[in-house]
Amino acid sequence: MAISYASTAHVASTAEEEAYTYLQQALRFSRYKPGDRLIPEEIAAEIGMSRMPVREAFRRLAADGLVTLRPNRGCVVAGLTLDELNETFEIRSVLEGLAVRIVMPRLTLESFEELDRLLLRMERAGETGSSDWVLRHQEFHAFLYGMSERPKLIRQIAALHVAIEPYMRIWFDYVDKPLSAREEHQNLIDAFRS
Amino acid sequence: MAISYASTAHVASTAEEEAYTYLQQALRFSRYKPGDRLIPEEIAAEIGMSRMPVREAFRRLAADGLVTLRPNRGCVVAGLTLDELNETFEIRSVLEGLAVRIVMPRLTLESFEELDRLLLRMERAGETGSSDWVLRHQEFHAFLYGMSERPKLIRQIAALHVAIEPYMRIWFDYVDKPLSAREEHQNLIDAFRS
DNA sequence: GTTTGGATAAGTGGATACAAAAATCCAGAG
DNA sequence: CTCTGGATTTTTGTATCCACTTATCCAAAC
Repeated sequence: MAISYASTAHVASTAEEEAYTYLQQALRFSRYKPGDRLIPEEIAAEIGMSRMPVREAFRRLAADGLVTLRPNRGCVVAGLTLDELNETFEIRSVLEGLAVRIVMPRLTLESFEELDRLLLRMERAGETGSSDWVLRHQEFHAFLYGMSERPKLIRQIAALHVAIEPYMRIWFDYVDKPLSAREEHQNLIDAFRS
Repeated sequence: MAISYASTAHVASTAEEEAYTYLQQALRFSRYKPGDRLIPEEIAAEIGMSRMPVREAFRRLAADGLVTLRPNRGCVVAGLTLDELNETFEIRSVLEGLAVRIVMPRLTLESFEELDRLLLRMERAGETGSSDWVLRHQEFHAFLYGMSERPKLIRQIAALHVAIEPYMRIWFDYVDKPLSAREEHQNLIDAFRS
């Protein structure tokens, strides 16, 4: 599994890992469209390896739900239907709810400051229009949930974020209004304070 | 991912699938102990195939958290520390809570009857001492959550169940008192009724 | 007796080769 | 012109092979 929450491009010690991060990145940025078929040979050629490690990367991506793998039928980019998107948000909601409950009593003054800082950065990133708002948004959540010391929980939330990321970008570019989101997050922090 | 909730041993159309179900079964029944190293060649020989499909099965198992995979260091059976076990229960709890909330309004008279029937079967299985109580327990949950029509949610809960299963068996054999669990489940159903 | 270092064995990762399955294409029938 | 069936091509799945990493073991030094 091992999804790095932010896009810290750490060096791949193995070809499979390289293929995995390469493809994950590509999928997160919607370089492929849902339904597209991923041909191992092509991808292998792109990053200079044989198709074997690419196949193994496919398995991990399938586990993350980013891709669908059917016997003898190859690897297909997995889009989310509206129902699936809603379901994912439902799940994310309860998992983040749990994380927040765990983190809440641990919040110190310094962490509040850091959260404010991250929120500000997120807001500024939002104004530049580009979707690196998504990156800041994930940084914010990474910091917040990181304090929970619940590795599995964090991993699952991160996986959901990655799956949702392409749709976040669409949403962002479409309505270009992360202000409501800003308020939401701010309210969250304010709620913590009391 | 594709974890079959109960142990419906459907025919494997591919060697990788066979290796996966074989190993998952073995892990669920604690045929290997945490920390054991799984050697591809050995397992491949056991089920009559080469190492390659086994390797790929390893990746899926790793994604399920049943196994740990480190570069150049092979595949190790992943036990859960007490902390991890608690964390898993926490996560399971909120996910099942969500599932229950979704299912609740959909419960019909027939489904109550079915739940009662499953609960009875579970109870009886518990008396035979053997840990196929676990199987009945999962059947119960599978039926209940199945009505939610939330495939991803169901899959995640199922994955957690599989990860916990060995510890459930230990717990069962150790305290041989699924009666409290019986009451708990019964209370749940009763709560639904009103 | 313990530690260190290095030879040797075991195991892993990846590439290539081959077999089987699926997809594609094309010709002929209707 | 469309449909059907079969040959051809493409792609997938698995096995085998080789290079490289890691683990094991044993002997010499301390």
